[in-house]
Amino acid sequence: MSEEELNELNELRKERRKKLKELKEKGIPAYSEKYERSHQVQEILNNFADFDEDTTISLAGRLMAVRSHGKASFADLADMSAEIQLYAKEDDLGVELYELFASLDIGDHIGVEGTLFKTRRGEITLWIEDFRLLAKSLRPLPEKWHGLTDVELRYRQRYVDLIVNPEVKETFITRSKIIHSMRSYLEEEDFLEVETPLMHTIAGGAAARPFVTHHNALDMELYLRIAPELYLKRLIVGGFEKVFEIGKNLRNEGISTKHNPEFTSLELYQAYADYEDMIEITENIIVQIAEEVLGNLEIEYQGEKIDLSPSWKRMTMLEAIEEEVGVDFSEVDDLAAAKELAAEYKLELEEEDSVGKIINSFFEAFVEEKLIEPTFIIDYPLAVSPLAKRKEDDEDFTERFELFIAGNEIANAFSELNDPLDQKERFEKQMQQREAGDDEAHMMDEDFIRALEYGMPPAGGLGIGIDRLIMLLTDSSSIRDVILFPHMRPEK
RNA sequence: GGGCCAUUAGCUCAGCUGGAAGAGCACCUGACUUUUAAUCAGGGUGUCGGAGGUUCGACUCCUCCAUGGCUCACCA
Repeated sequence: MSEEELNELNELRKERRKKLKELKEKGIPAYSEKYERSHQVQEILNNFADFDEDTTISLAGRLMAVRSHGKASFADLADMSAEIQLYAKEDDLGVELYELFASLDIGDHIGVEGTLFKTRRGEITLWIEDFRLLAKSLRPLPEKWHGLTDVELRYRQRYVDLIVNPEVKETFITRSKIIHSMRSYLEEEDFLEVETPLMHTIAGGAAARPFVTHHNALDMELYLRIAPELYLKRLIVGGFEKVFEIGKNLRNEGISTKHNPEFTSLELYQAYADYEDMIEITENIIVQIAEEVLGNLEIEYQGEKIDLSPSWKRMTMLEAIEEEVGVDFSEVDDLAAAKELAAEYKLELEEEDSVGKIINSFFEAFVEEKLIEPTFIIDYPLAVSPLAKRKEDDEDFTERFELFIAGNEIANAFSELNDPLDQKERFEKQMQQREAGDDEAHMMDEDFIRALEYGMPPAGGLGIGIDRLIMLLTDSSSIRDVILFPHMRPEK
C-alpha cells in the first residue's frame, strides 16, 4: 500500500497497519501456518472437571475483548463453538512475548496453549503459557455492546454480522439442520435426490418472470429456472417413482421481506400417488423437522403462538372464503356475477377473465393472512393451476392444496396432470394469455407434452418453500435473515 | 414501480425554531499481576450519504440523485 493510500485510511486502520509493519520488522509472521489445537472451546467448558491443572491444552480462535492490567491481561477468545477467557501474565510469558500479547487487537486470530483454572469469580479461564498470532485483523470490529445493527451493513458484510451477532450464526446452523432433517426424511422414504438444469430454453413450472441470459457458443437466449417441476416430471415419465430436488429457483420479480430473487425450494414427485398423499408427506416432514431441530411442536412466530401438532386443519378454498368473507362462490358460476362481487368487495382486478381467477383473488386478498394455525387449503380453481389434475367431480377445480402457516404460504402441491392432450390445451390457453400481455403466463413446452405422450403415471407433486419454512422455525421476520447473502444493489 | 421514513466518528446514537459538530464503546498515551461492559488520568480521530439551491450564515430549510427500511403493487 502506498503512502497516499495509507493516508486515506481512518486512524483505527492506520494504527493496525502500523502494528503490522512493526511485526514484519521484528520478523514475526502476521499470517502464519495452520495451528494444531487440542480442543474446541465448548468441549473445555462442558468438561472442565476432567482437566487437572497440569494438563496443557491448546485452542485457536478470534480475540473478542481484552482487559489489560499492566503486567497481566485478560482476554476473550471465540471459536465457532463458544467463547473462553484467557489469562496472560508477563511472569509466565516473558517480557517479549507478553509485549506481543499486549499489542494484539480485537479481531486477531491467535492460537494459545496453557492450563485451565477458575478465577475468583468462578469463570473458566485458560492460563496462557505460549501463543502465536495466526492472522492479523486490519479493520476494527463493531462495538461490543450494541454490535452491528445497521441492516444494510449486516447483509452487505455478513462476515462481520456473523462475527459479532451470535444469534445470526445460530439461525444458519438451524437452517442447515432443517435441510438435513428434510433430506434424511426423504431418503428414509426412498426418494431419490436428483439435480435438474438451472438453465432452461423454456421457463416453466411456475407463473413467474424469468431471468434471461445468453449462451455465447450457442448464441442463444436461456432462462434461469423458475421451477424444476417439468424436469422432475420427465423423470417420473422415465420410471423413477420417487424423486426430489432441493435447490435454487430464480425469479425476476419484486424483492420484499418474503421474496428474494433466488430462493431455495424442495420439490418432490411420487408416482401412483395423489395430493392426499402429498398432504400426508407435508405434515410428516414439517413435524419431523420441528421435533428433530427444535424439539418442540409449539412454536412462536412474531409473537403468535402456533401449534404444529398433527392433524392440521383442512378446508377447501371455497369454504375458507365463505368462512372469512361470507361469500359462497359455489353459487356463482358466471363471470359477470363474479366481477360484480369483486366490485362490491373493492377488489382491484387486472386481467381476471375467469371466475376461477376471481375466486383466487378473493382468497389471496381476504383469507391468506388470517391462516395462522397450519391449514391446508384444498381444491384450487383450474384457472390458476395449469399443471394440476382436475377434480373428478368438478371440471373447474383441481386436486391441489397449499399449506399456510402464520399467514404465509409454505407448501404447494397437487395431483399432477398426466393427460397430454389436456396439458397441451392448457398450455395453449396460457399462450393466449401471454400474447395478451401476461408475461407470467406459462410458456408452451412441446418436449414436456411429448414426454407426457409416452405416458406419465398418476403422480403427486409437492413444493416447499424452504426459506419460508426456515423463517417460521427460526422466528425470522425477513427472508433476508435466513439467506446468508441476500440480494442487494451494488454499493455506491 | 408508488407512498412514508432514515442516512452525523470504526460501531451504537444525540444534535431544539438556521448561529463555533457531540456522547458511549472502540482507538491512542500513561498507571494498574484474578479482571469480566475492568478501573483511573489524558487525547476527538468527522466529505454531517452525494450534487445543487435559499441565506450574512445550512447537520438543520428547498430540489434532484444514491443506498437502505417499512408498506402497497407483482410474486413463492
